[in-house]
Amino acid sequence: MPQFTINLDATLFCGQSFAWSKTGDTFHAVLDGRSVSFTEETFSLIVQDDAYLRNYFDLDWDYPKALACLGGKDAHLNEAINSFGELHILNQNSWEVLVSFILSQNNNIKRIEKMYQALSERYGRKIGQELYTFPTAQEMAGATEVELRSLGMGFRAPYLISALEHAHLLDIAGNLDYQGAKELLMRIRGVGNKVADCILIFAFHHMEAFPLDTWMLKVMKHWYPHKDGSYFAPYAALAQQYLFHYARKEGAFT
DNA sequence: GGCCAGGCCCCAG
DNA sequence: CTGGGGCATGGC
Repeated sequence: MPQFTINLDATLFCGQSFAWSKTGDTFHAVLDGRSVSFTEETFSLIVQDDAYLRNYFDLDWDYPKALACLGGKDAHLNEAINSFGELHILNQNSWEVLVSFILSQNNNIKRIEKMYQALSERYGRKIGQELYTFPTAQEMAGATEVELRSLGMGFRAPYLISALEHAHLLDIAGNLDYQGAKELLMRIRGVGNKVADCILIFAFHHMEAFPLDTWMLKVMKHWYPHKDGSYFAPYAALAQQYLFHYARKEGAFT
């Protein structure tokens, strides 16, 4: 059986997905309606003959090649890569990513996870004790702004309504290049430059995306003055995720 | 208890 | 095009 070198802790808890939890040494999530759980030891067995999971975990992309390129650029990237090993970019359900990163704006990760769970319990399907699927756009179709506000979505409620009205754009965006897809996604209210870039990475694997949140603005200011995402080409998205996670975990700039 | 959070919209200059 | 206020809510 092939052994994979993916760092599961870094990959699942670096802020690209809000679906995962870990109890003891068991990772767990509900992915596209299906409960998935494993440990470090059982991961290889679980994904071995599962095309969906192999794609979800991005197991066939050439990480060693990309990391050799990025690691040779400078000390900050080199340290982040040495610290995390292979942090993979997940290939997630695009509707889930769209909703998740609408929720993310002016918010903190703990509360994003709670809001994600609130949507699952209200609009998703119950598939076990305390276990719910994340709702599809079809399942959320009847939601109203008042209802979403009562669930604690706050000022993001009307953005979620707009996302529901434009959910069909995701199918089109999936077949476009980076720029074309970005322009399409930004027609949704509440999807600006940064949220669009997150969707383009975490749902559509566009490596030229380079989202600048509050943490990455600090990273660029202190570590990469006078540089921008093009410095990390053609792996800007991957570099961004390493630096974002590294800066947060190390408590840099605080 | 005030500041901040994986921002965006809107409006003024 | 750029800058700054407002926005819901809760974590810390």
